[in-house]
Amino acid sequence: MTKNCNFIDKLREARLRPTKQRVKICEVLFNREKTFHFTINDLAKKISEDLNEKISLATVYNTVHHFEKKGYLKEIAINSDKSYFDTNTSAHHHFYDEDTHELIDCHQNDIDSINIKNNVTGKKVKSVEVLIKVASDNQNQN
Amino acid sequence: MTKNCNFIDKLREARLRPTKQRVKICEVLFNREKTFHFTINDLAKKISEDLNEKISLATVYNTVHHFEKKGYLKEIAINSDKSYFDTNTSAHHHFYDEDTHELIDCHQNDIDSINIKNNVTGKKVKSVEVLIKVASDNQNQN
DNA sequence: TTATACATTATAATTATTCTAAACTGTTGA
DNA sequence: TCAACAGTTTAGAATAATTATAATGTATAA
Repeated sequence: MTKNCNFIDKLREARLRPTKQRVKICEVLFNREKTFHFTINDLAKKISEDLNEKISLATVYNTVHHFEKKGYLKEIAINSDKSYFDTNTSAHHHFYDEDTHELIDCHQNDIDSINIKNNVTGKKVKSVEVLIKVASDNQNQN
Repeated sequence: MTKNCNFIDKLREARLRPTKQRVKICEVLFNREKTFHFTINDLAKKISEDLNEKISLATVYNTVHHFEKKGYLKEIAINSDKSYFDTNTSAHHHFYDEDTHELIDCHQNDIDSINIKNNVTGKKVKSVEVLIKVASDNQNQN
């Protein structure tokens, strides 16, 4: 498996020691074709399912937050009791399906680029996140 | 105070009984010129400061969520451990100052309108929220 | 006014997240 | 290779936001 070596390199790049647990988290997160949207709980569950081994929740939290700081993961702004992360760190936005509580990538050609004409004085724009909430037409909205 | 009468009407419109507590929450929320961005905790604190009286947290939660359902308040999508609400329910977006953790309204003329070209099939767009995170230029971002 | 359905409240329960302190393990330099 | 150290993991405790519960209170319609 050269992939694990890549993960070890990836970890070293981020100045993180390639421990067994971190490599496993990398496998689950980055060994996939499609974008992965997840909460810490999703990830922890997936790890214990896929690998038949438990990693302490604290470690998962630590590692995910390290990855987020290093730019390997993006946190998604959504009003929920949980934090959502995304393995797709490129500039893109999200649809949130209120029926299924599912996050869906919004690709660049799904939306016109956002143009901010007036920024807060003395501040620099660090990120722009768009969340488009959708639901079936007959969804109760009151 | 005709204002309280208005609040009573407002509550009735939402099919909510105009109880003492709900009217007080209305006073704190809607008796102001400027938009009010708050968390439940902010609100509860403001109530006990302004009115020198305590309202049970559970009541504040219930009432705020009722108001949100009725469209009197908007919940703001932001990745935080707390939920933020906004008394300005018109179509507008937000700046989030990462230095001060402050929310600032983004007015219509601050940003070009968002144009969604491809929606999720079979779903209707319920809302579009843009969050622009800003910070001082020298802010550490790694 | 009185019954009733809805509200409020304090408190307990739940859930997400962070902290802690002890045990463990890559890594580095001898 | 190996010891020593700094960084890691871990279970479990602690914290914080939010929701549920159940007893008591109250607005309202008849």
